[in-house]
Amino acid sequence: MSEIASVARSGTQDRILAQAETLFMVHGYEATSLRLITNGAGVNLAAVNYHFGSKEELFQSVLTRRLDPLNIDRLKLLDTLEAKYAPKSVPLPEILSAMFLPALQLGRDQSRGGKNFLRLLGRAYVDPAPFIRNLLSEQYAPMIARFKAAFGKALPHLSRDDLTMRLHFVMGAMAYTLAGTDALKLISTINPEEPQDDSILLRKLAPFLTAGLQAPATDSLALV
Amino acid sequence: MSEIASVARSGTQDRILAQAETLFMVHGYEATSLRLITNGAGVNLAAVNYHFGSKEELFQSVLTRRLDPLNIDRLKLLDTLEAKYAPKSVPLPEILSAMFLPALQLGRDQSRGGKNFLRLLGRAYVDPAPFIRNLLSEQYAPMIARFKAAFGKALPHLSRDDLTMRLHFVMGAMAYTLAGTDALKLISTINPEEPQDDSILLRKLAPFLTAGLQAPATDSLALV
DNA sequence: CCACAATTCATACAGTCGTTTGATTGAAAC
DNA sequence: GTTTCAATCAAACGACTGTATGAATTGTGG
Repeated sequence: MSEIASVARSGTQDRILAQAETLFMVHGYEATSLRLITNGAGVNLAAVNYHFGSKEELFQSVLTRRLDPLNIDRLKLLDTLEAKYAPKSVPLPEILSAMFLPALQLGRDQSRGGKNFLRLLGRAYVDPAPFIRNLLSEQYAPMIARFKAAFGKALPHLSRDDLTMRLHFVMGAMAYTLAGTDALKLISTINPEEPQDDSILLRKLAPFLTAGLQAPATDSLALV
Repeated sequence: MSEIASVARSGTQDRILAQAETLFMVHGYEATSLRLITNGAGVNLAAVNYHFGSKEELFQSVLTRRLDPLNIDRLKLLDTLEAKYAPKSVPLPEILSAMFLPALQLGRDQSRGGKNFLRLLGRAYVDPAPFIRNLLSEQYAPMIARFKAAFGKALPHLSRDDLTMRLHFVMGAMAYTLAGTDALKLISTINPEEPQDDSILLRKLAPFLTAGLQAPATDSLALV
């Protein structure tokens, strides 16, 4: 009770979360100091430890407040699809859409974090800090397991190991796409003054991944 | 002259480079302190600034001493392939092999950095630090441009923008594969006590990317 | 053997880090 | 109107950061 009331009473926690989300996204976890966050949010330095306990717990709050609803949306969509096609397997593009569409919607909805959070998520996914890796595996594990089962059903010709690896590639391409708008400049000749709509990237990613997942399981570099 | 002599005379620089390579890989750039490096290398703290100038320049040295030869190997291989197939385009799997085979060889050659360096490279590729991004784009730009041209020739049905995006996905899947052996545990049921040969991952990646690159250019999620 | 230059060393610098403390504020609760 | 407690505040904590300094040491060319 007191918790809900206190959140409603004061905007301090939300201001911290918003500022932390942006700064963690831009500079990464290690390079973002609490003073940078609290100054930007216009709150006292001690507010972070008072409201969240520690910097790590703040990061966890930043991540889970967006990620939990996102993964719930994904699983709901997958539930619907599996009910629709049962007992047959859900077609591959539709499984992928269950992963991407909720992320796309979140990316367009500033009130749920928008592009900022998507980029933060992509970077968190490759951050070396152990507590971030543990955090993500706890957050992602149930969703991944469900999707892995669905992918496996749609791709029966793949061995268990091949399926695991290909999902790894899928997650990688996705995380990298989410994380690196600036990395795109590396291979792009597109005018950087006219920034790409991030949703285009995600929409273009689906056909790429669909084809990759459906590839024959041969080991084309066995010659090495 | 004095530079070459000094490198040969003392193992200090090499000990620093080796230790820095490992620690940057494990903890990332920001979370790795110079004291951690110098203690692990058994050298004095001031040795880093004396030999390399600064922490950033040390990181640059760690990266380029491996990356420069790697990219040279890749471009040599591409040269050979283009000469072999000219004036026709090099087949897609062979272009990919020109990117992967040198990395695979490096990953197996401990004297050139081995798996440690591949993981470091993958993580550097998604590090938010601006100087690392600049460093990589300078190091990668010429190679990427050459490969982009080769890919474009092999995939004439793709628009310039589609090609750019798909290369972005290729780089992402590759960087992520290189960086995250531990991330694999997230979706893997493979016994972690018996670690995968990293080269398997890279070999499995090629068919996946080949199929993805060859996918039709339709926008399968236009319904959103 | 000596002189010179390269390297290593212990130590200190000026900051920044995440976290803690104890006082002060403000607004409900009785 | 007083009690009560959550919230905010300035200030400081000890530990750690990258870097700089000047002396001590080392190895080498004359």
